[in-house]
Amino acid sequence: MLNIHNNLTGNKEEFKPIDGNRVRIYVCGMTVYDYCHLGHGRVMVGFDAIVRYLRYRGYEVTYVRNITDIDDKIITRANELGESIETLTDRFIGFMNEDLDVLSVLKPDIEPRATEYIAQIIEMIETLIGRGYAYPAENGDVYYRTRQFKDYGKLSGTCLDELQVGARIEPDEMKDDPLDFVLWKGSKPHEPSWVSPWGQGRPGWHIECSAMSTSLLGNHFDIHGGGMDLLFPHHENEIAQSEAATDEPFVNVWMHNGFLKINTEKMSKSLKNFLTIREILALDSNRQRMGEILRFTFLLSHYRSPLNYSDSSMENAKLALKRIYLAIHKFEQSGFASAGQSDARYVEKFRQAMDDDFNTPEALSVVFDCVRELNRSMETESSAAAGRLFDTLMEMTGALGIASLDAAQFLGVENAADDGGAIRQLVVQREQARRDKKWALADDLREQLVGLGVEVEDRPDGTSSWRKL
RNA sequence: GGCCGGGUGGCAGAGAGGAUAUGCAGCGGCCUGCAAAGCCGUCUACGCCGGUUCGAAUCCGACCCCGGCCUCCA
Repeated sequence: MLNIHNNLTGNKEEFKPIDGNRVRIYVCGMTVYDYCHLGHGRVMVGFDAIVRYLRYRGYEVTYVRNITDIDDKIITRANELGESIETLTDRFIGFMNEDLDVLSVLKPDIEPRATEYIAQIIEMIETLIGRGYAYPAENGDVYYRTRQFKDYGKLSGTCLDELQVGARIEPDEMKDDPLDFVLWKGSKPHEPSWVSPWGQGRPGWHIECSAMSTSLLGNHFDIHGGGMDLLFPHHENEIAQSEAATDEPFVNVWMHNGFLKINTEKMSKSLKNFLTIREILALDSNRQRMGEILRFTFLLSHYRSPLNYSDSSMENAKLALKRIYLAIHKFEQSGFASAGQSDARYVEKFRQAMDDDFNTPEALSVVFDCVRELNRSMETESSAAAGRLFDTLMEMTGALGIASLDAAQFLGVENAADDGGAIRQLVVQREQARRDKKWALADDLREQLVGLGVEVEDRPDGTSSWRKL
C-alpha cells in the first residue's frame, strides 16, 4: 500500500490512481532564462526518483513536466543580453538538459512549452470569461475574478480576507479587485505577443500550467508537484482556473518539495544566494561522478524536509556513495556471478520505506544493510548469497536511479590520465620496495601517494591497486 | 499580524508510545609488514518546563529558538 502526503488535505493518504494502474503526474518545471540552480535540481531529482519508483512498483506512468518559455523575466533578460527570446530560451533549455542528464534525471514523457499551447490557453480563458470567472479590462489584460471561486484557498489554507491586506494593484493594472490575478497580459510595444480576442498579448504565468496539464492529462488527474514556493499562489491559482473552467476536480494529490537552504537561509533568486548545478558539477574533474554525488545528497534527505546544502553535505554523500561503489567493484572483481534473483527480505523493507511517502533516507538505510551483508558474504565466499545480494543491491539502487555509473570509474581505480604517469611510477616503486621488504621506503612512497590524493590498497600477491577519488 | 514547517547522538539524517535506523567520525578487536578496504563489537540522542500513561524522543499544554509563506521564485 503506497501512502503519499497530500498537501491538499495535509495528511498522508493511501494512493489510488483514478484510472486503474495508470498514473498521470504533472510537475512544474523551470522558467528558462538562467542556469538550473540547486532548488530546481532538488525538484527534478525528487520527482525523477518518485516516477522511477512508481514504475518500479508496476504503475504505468505518464509524466509531464513543462517549460515556461515566455514570461516577464525572460523578456527582461533577453533585452539585457540583446538577443531574441527564442535564442535565449533555446540556449537555457540546452543547458538544463545537460545538467539534468548528469544528475541521471530521465526525460519526462512529455515536456510541453508554454508557447506551444497558446491556443489552448486562449480557449481556457474564453471559457472562464463565458462562465463569469474572468473579465477583460480596457488595457488588454484579462483577469481572474478570485472571489468568484468559492474554494479559493483550499490548498494553501488561506482565506481571502486575510490575503486582502497584502494584495496590491500595480499602477498599470485595471483589476476590479486587488485579489484578482492576470490570465492574459496585453502586450506593450516591442514585446512578443500573440493574437487573441482581447488584442495582442501573452499568457499570464498560472494559466499555462492549467492549460497544458488538462490538455495533456485530462481535466482530472492524479498528482501535481513542484517546489514549496509554488504552493501559493501558483498552485492555488491553477486550481481556481482549472476547476472553474472544467467544473471537475483538478488534481487528487498535491506534492511539494521542501526548500533547499544555504547557510540555514532559504536559497532563492531574490536573495541572490543561489548556486547553480553547473557550478557544483565543475568542482570535480569527473562531472558524472559529481552529478551522482549531488543526486545522492538530495536523496539522503526526505523530499519534504528542508535540506541544508553545504560542502560537508556533499562530502557526506560522497563517502556514503563510495561505500556502495566499493562493494560493487569488489563484487565485479571477485568473479562471483549474478544469481538472477533478489533477496525478498531487503526488497520488502525497501518497498515499505518507499511506500511510506517515498522515504528515500529510510530506503537507503536498507541499501546499506544490504551492502554490509554483501561484503560479509564475499568475505566468507558464499557465492550464491553474494550473487543474490548483489542483484538485490542493484535492484534497489536502480529503482532510485543511483549507482548507475561504472564503479571503477567512480572510484577512480587506477585512473590518472592527467598526471603523466607519476602515480603509476610511485606505485611500481612501492611494489618493488615491498618485495625488498624495505618497509620504511614503502611507507614513505605511500605517503607521497596520499599527498597526491591516491589511496593504495595492497593485494595479498604483493601487487597493489590504487584509486584517486 | 495571519498561516505553515522544524528543533534527534561529534556531524548529516530517518523514525515515532516499550525499536539495534543508516552514513561519516570516535573507541576496542579481526585481517595486514604497517596500512587501506572489509568484518565483528562499542560510546556519545531526542530544545526547555509541566501533564497524560505501567511506560513519552514519540501524545497534550505552555515556553524558548530556527526557517518559510502571505509579492517573482523549484
